[in-house]
Amino acid sequence: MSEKILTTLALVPPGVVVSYGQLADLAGLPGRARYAGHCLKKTSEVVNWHRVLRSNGQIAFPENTLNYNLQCEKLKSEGVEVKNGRVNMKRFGWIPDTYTLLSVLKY
DNA sequence: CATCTGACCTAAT
DNA sequence: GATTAGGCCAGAT
Repeated sequence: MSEKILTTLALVPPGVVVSYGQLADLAGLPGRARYAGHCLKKTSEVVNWHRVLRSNGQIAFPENTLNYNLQCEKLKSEGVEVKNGRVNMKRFGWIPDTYTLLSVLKY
């Protein structure tokens, strides 16, 4: 269950971001974005949780929190543009890398 | 057992 | 853009 989420997340390459919904989908749990988020919150394992955003590209934390800043920092260090706590990621207008990611993960 | 809450999403105002 | 309404589900109270 939650392992699915974590393993799927572990496959996300650097420089690529996914939303909770996408993550849940790829993990075989359609419509359970919330569950994905819950898993990340609950797990204490070291995973690349910083590559997970909301569907609109916004950071899932309130501003000026520790996690918020940390996530921004990590994303930037991976070459992801973060402006005003948000990543340029229009719905259905995914960056090409995401497509490759999808095709890889669909296996 | 009932209710709230939240690292959520989509569609329609 | 903003707001509302509905759906979703595991924990906490």
